[in-house]
This record gives sequence, C-alpha cells and structure tokens, in this order.
Amino acid sequence: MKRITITDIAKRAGVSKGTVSAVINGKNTVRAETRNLVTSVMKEMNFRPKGMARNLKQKNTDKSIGLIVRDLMNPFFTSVAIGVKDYANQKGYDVFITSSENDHEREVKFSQLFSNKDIKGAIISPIVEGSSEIEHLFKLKMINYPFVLLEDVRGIQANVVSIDNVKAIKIAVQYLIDNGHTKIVHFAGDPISSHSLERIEGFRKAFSECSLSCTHEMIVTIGSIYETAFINAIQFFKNRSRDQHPTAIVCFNDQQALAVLDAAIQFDLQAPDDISITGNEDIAFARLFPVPLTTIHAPLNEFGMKAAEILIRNIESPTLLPVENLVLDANFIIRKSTKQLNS
Amino acid sequence: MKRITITDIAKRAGVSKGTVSAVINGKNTVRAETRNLVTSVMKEMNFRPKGMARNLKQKNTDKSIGLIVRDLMNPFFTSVAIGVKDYANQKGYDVFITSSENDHEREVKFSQLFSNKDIKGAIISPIVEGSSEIEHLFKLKMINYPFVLLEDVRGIQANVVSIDNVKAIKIAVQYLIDNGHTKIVHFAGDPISSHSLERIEGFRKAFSECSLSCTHEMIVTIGSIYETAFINAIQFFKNRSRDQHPTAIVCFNDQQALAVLDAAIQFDLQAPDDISITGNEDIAFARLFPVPLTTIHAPLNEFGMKAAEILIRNIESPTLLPVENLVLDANFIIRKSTKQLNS
DNA sequence: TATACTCTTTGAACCGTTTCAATAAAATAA
DNA sequence: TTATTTTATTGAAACGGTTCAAAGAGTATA
Repeated sequence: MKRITITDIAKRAGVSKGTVSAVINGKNTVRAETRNLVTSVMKEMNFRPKGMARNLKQKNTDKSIGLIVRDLMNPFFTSVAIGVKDYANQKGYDVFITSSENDHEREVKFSQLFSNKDIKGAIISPIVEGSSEIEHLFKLKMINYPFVLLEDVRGIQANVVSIDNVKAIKIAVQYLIDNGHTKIVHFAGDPISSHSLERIEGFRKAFSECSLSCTHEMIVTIGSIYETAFINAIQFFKNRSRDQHPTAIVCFNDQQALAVLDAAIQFDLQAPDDISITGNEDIAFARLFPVPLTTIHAPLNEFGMKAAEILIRNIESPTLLPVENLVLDANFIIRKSTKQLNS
Repeated sequence: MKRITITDIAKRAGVSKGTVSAVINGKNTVRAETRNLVTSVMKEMNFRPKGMARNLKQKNTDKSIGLIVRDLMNPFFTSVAIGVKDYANQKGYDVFITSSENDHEREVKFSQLFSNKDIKGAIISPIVEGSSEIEHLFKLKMINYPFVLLEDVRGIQANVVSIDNVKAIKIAVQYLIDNGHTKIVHFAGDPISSHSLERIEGFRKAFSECSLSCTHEMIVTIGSIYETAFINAIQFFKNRSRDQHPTAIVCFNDQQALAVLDAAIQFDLQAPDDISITGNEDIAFARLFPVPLTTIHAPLNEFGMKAAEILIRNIESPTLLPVENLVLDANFIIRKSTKQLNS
C-alpha cells in the first residue's frame, strides 16, 4: 500500500504540486474555487502530508529536547521533568517526555526516535542492571548527538548528572546513630536497581565509618512501590517479637516509608515514639503524611535543570565539547518521623 | 551560519556522500581506514546528520502518538497519561508527552510540532477559557491530522473524550443531601478553568433537582493547588463563628480537599465528625490521607485509554472517519471523610 | 596472462515536500 | 486595440540524507 503524496492529490485535482502545497499552507494566492477543489480531494483521499518532508525544505528553527524517564508514575521523575522543563523553556526549548517503563528495548528505540525526529538532544535516565547494553549510546556518540545521562553508566564516556545517593543515605544513618539508635535496619528497593544498590552502599559506609559493623540481616529488600512494600513490611514485623524490632528504619524512598509507617501502625508501632523512620527523595506529599516524614531531600528540580543546562550547552556549541560529570548533594530534612532514642 | 551536511564531510574527507552515509549507518562494507578518517572528520566538524532527511528515504515505519497535557505536576494528567501509554503500547505505539503549562501559545506550537515530527496523531487537553482560539485545531483538520480532545471545545467538530463533571459533582451533593446535610458549601477551583465551571454547574443542578435553592455564598473559589487552597480555607474558617460553618464541603479536587482537611483541623474541626468533606478525582494518595477521603473516582486510566483507542483507530483508517464523542461517568467512593448528619 | 572473485567506493536517482522565478490568464489602463 | 498591471498557476530546483547498480582495485585461480 503506497503512501498518498502531494503528487497524487495534484494529479487527481488536475493542478500542480505547487498549487496543492499552497493550499495546504493557507497561502492567499490561490483562487477560492481551486482551493475548494483541492481541499475536497484531500479529504476524499484522506491525505496527510508528511511532516518530515515539509520540514526538510523549511527553515526548521524549532528547538526541542527529549527526556527519557524510566517510570512515568514515579514522582521522582515528575520532579526532575519539571526542572528540565523549566530550564529548557527559559532557553526557548520544548520538552518531549517519554517513558521507557524500565524496558531496555524502549530506551533504545526512543534514543533513535529522538534523533530521527530532529529533537535536538536527549536527557536519558538509563536502565542500568548489571551488564547494561550501551550500543545505542555509542550510536548517539557516533552521530555527535548531544545527550546527558541521569546516572553513571559504565563503559561509556558521556555527560552525567547524578545525585550522591551514597552520601545521602550515609547522612541519614549518621544522624540516627548520633541519636542513640543502634538497631537500625535498611529497607532496600528493587534488587536490580542501581539506586537501590547505591543506597545500600551508603548504609554500609555509614556503619564502617563509625567503626560499627553492618550485618547482612540489617538490610532487607522490600521493594520501592507502596503496595509491595506494605505487604513485605507487614511480613517483616510479623516475623519478630516486639523487642526484636529495630529502633529505626532507613527506607529506600518516601512511598516505601509511607507503607512502612502504615504497616507499623498495625503492630502498634507508632513513629516516632516506638520506631524512627526515614524516607528518601522528599516527594511533595512527604510532609503531608500522617506523621510528617523525616527524609532526604534530593534537589530534583535542580537535578533536572542542571541536566538541561549541560544538554543545551552541548546542543548550541558548534564544536564538540568535553564531557561533564556533575554530582549533586542531597540534604537531610528532619521532620516528625524520627526522634532521639531514650537510653 | 550554514548547516554542516554530509556533503561537507564527504568533501573534507575526500570520499563520496555514499561512503559517509555508510559510515554513519555502521555498514561493514567500509574499510577500517576509511571509516576512521570519516569518523574523525565528523568529530572535528561536530557533524550531526539531520534526522528528518534520513527518515525521508527510509521506510520510516515508526508508530508514535503525542499527548499534550496542561500541567505536568497534576496527578490527574499523570493517570491519564498512563492510560494513554498502556493502550498505545499495546497497539505498538510510543507516546511523546508534552505540557502546555496552560499556555495557549505552547498548545499551538506543539500541535504543529507533532505533525512536523511525523508523530502520527495527538491527544490534546485543550486550554478552554471563554473564547478559546481554535485555529490551530482547524489547521490540523485541514491536513487530516488525527487528534482527540480531552474536553469539549466549542466551534469545532472533533473527536472528544470527556468526563461528566456535572454529573459527578451532582452525585456527591445528592449523597450529602440524602444524609441530612443542608449547609453545604462548594469550594471551587480556578475561576477560568472549565473543569471548575462544570463542577459548579453540577453543584447547582443537584440543588435545583431537589428543589432546594443554591445561593451565591454557597460557592467559594479557593483554588486548585494545595498551597493556595490551604491559605484560602484558613481565611474561610476564620471569617465565621463555629455555628456558621457548613456541615459539609464539596471540594474541587483531592489536593484541595486535603488542604481543607488540614485547615479545618486548625479550627478544631475534625472530619467527619465536625464537618464532612468530599474530594474529586481520587488521586492515588486520597485513600492515604489522614482521614481517608470520600471522593469522586474518575476513571482516569480508562479516560486515557479510550482517547488512545479513538486516536489510533483514526490513524490507522485509510479513510476519514466520522468524529466520535464519548462521555465517561465518574463514580462516588465513600471513605471516611463524610458521615450522616445527626439531626 | 587472462579470468573470476571479492572488497570498496562512487554517483545518480530518489524520498515528499516547499520555494520561487517564469509564465499564462485576466483585468485594467491608455 | 494594445500595453500594462494584477492575479493565479506551473514546474524545476532544492532540502539532506539513503540506496544500490555499476565500476574500480586488488587477489586468488586457472
């Protein structure tokens, strides 16, 4: 089935391609009668002009960048997206957001689509699970396509903006230790997620830097979304008697922390009196939780803005720029879900 | 400043365009030496092949649709986006999301960009404030570009999927009246928003259908986002003595309801005992509020899916299809923020 | 040495529009 | 009636790549 082109329309209407083009573009040089004829033929044949061909000849001055997140629903990415958008808009760029839904195939496809669609550059939150495939990134480099990663990917030299997850968790744990907690547990996110692994590393580091030991049982993987985390947290509490419970739990993220808060209540453990709980990421609702959440505030907006800044700098540079690597610090926000342990 | 093209690279490297093209596309027919030469020239000149030109000749089989929301942060749109994405993916389409940020210019620009970038169709949540400008929609019709609106726009015949806001609020008010409430107030959203106006209409209708009168003071505009709603709600409660307070408040949306809940507490009004409060939209967090929120559940996922369904049907149809107009019902979910009034 | 292959590279044709100088037709002026 | 202007239409060139038959250069084979 062949595509219908402007030539088909011209032929059928008995006019030239130029005239059809003029009608499409609403030029006022075409006679009403001709316009009607052409329009009706277009309708009849359901003709849709091919945008790419139009753009080829036209000056195509549009400025746009693409963003590939891993999960649309995740407030983390929403906040980052806002940052990207704000900076980009300010510089006159529009943002196209897509979600890989943690599917590597999609990430690959999108990175291609962006350049095919003349989107000038991309900010990519890459899926990194162990041995990540990165040939699509090499392809982008080959065509000098500007892009910024939101996470470090081994094996490729590229612009990266990331948040120091290790440090962030370390500070939270430090705080708990300083406040007399020793029975601290870390609820990890998803086993394959690099975010999760980094946070586990931060948890471990905090202990080793205080010359305390961090045992295997102190890290429990319960998942990153509310529903699964809730179920697993219930299981966790059920499996031990009251005096076996930790005095503090360091959660992977805020949604998980909420689930833990809710699960704990079912076992009559009220934060912060019976148990201290910290979140991570400081999503918008964190301060509105039943117990306002002590959490780690990642500068998500700034995160997005910085990525956009680097990207646009690269887009606008006539020469190839050296890669940048920027690590942002998170900061700890003390609300009501943690307290000093009475000794 | 002229664009660097493949011809420039070919000339500089002393090879033909065809060879450069082969290098770009990683064809293995190119001698290593030649490949290196070309690659280095490409780097040196920071050459970025124009995607649209590439796609013109290639078979370009990519299937993608665009979504224009009005506000990225709004959970309402996030849920709709998920629905769109789910249906689209299932049909093999990718989704590009953009946000007009309630700026009409942007909406216009995006609707153009989509077709220019060979995105096959668009789902648009239009900005409708009074006399809305719609020539950009007419332009889309002119080129038979498939699109679906997420709200009715006067003056144009187009595919529309919408939610029956009027009916939704009516049911909520009905419920409150049936449960003995008479001193009911509606907190409206933003004055210009058509959603807000429809909800006000629903509020009015519920009263008139019960042959009760709905006075002007029963509708108070306090805004749709948490922060402003909170401030205005505080003001509202401050302005009247305890026995003047309504026994029930019908809120514009869930975020606003949360703000009202929080503000009410400050005046020692606890839902549902001292005051009944209903939300709208049933965002994910609504059931996790301090008091689980009685609200109106809009089938947002289905909303998005239906829009995607209609859009894709139009994209894939060889002939121009008649427009569709689909209205979805919302349903009322009773949780803990409302109760029967003791008479 | 001639012949057949293989490996590289070339360059013209093509993708589907827009653009614009040239032209044709119609209207107006002389 | 002819010259001039205005209005509408044409068609070839251009946009920036890809494609692929054909040619050229080496190499191995007979």
